[in-house]
Amino acid sequence: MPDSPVPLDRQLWDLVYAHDAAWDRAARTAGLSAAQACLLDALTDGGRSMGELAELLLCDASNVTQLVARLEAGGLVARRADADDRRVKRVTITPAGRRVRRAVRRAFDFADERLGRLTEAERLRLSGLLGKLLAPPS
Amino acid sequence: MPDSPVPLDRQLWDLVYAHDAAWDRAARTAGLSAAQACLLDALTDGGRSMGELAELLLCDASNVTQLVARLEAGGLVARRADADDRRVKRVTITPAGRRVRRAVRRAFDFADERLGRLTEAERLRLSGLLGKLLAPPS
DNA sequence: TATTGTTATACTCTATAACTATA
DNA sequence: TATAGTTATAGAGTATAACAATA
Repeated sequence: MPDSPVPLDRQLWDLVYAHDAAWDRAARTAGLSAAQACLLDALTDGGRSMGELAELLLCDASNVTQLVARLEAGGLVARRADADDRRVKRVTITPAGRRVRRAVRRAFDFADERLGRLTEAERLRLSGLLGKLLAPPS
Repeated sequence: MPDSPVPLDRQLWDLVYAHDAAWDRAARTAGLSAAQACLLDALTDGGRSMGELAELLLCDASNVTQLVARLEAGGLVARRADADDRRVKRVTITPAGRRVRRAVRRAFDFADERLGRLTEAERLRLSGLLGKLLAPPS
């Protein structure tokens, strides 16, 4: 007899958990929390303001202050006042921060290891289906 | 010109976030944290021991003690010593807990609202693809 | 006055270590 | 002795409200 099929929403839960857990593990192997790794991952070459980071990370600005403070204490990011608008602080990644970020991204093998199992055609199909799931509610 | 395609792993991140955020919102509308809602969601009619809950929720037993304490303070669960092995505590859901749990599940509209957009054929395809992604690493 | 960011504070989640009660 | 659970404690993530500096 066939195995009872796993309901689709249960599969989605499992996917969410697997993806999340892979990121958490990757962050921890580099000595970061998942949230700190997200912040580091969100930095661009020009740096980002605290407000931009709050928006990207979908959290309060006061939270960003704390996350940045911890990363700064570890020497992974630097904070300096913007030249044009001195209210704005720009957060930039340090050379040490780049090394750690590379390590996190390399350790986050979900995309490589799991997505690598799909053929190109399957990827396209998955992409189309995810697009429908992610479309904003009508 | 076509929109530049969204990378598949970015789509996955978005899905993870959307799914997670939907659960978080559902829990909060019922006055619970996401973790508390997960615990409530994991309870069965016969109740579960603290240890079982720790295993299901993938966290330490001391954490379960705190989560249960908060839910118990709100009258949503009850804790009683097991008759056979008095070291074991069985956590059961109260009538009020059932009402709250129903509210959370109803508010968690992800499955209904997002998955409802797919045709049966698309669901089957998605299920197959998720199965490949979720298969344990070879 | 409005905006950017910080500080003070509080709550929750989470884990570790030491402890109690029971087996 | 071993197991189930609790307590004490600590660190991190998160938010709200009050505040400082700058525009």
